Amino acid sequence: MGLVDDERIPRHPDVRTITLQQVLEALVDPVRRSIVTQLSDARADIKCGGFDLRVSKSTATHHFHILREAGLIRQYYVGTSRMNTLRRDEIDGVFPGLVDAIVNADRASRS
Amino acid sequence: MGLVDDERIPRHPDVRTITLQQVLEALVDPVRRSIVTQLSDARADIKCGGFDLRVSKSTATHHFHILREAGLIRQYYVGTSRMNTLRRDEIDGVFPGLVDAIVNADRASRS
DNA sequence: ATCTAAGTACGATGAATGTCAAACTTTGAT
DNA sequence: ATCAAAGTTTGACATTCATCGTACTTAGAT
Repeated sequence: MGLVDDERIPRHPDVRTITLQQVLEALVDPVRRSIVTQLSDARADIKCGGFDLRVSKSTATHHFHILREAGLIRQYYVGTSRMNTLRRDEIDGVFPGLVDAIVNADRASRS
Repeated sequence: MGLVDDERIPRHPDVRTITLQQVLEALVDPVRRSIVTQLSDARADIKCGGFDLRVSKSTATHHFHILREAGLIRQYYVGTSRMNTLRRDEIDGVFPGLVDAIVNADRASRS
């Protein structure tokens, strides 16, 4: 019935523990940067399978894992789907303008 | 006599050929990020040996090479010393706010 | 009760990367 | 003419990383 599942929520790092090193390591990968950019462009949250990615499912899982550990995205289950949100405001509080600059540069690079 | 040597100038990429991917690959390394931050904080250009780095000379050379290839720094010789400048304005033109956000975040991360 | 869709977990693998030491080059000073 | 300082080059090495296929789990639909 499309209800949110609280049991299988993976661990998310507190905002205060987010490091620049991890954020950059996350965003240096084109696939992960694409995920963040697509999230930034979207109005609603996106499930893992809803992204335009050119990698296998297991590889995609790997990338989402790294993005979550870096503190860039928040994940929650809805049925069998895992939804993704960009933690933009939280990261902006720690590293002002960082995500914005990278996302903008990424968008520009793809055109 | 401390004159600038034009002969041994290494190749620098044109601004238009600078890619986000290369810039991020350059700045994801802590040593290279430290170089850029020190350059950003300094008033004058800095020679390779003038940075506070905790790596060997050959490793430092490697890092400067990558920063130059990425288009982040400009290098020129003065005697036996290789001077380094940050190509801030040029990169700002291509990726607005990117260097600033990363340098600011890096400074904050070190304190 | 089955079956399918959506992800995850687990190796395995091949490529890239940061590091250093040693030998070399070049410039400026003695 | 020698010597030292500043970087570079090369080669080696260990580590990390992105990728995939296969097997597995879980939830919802039939």
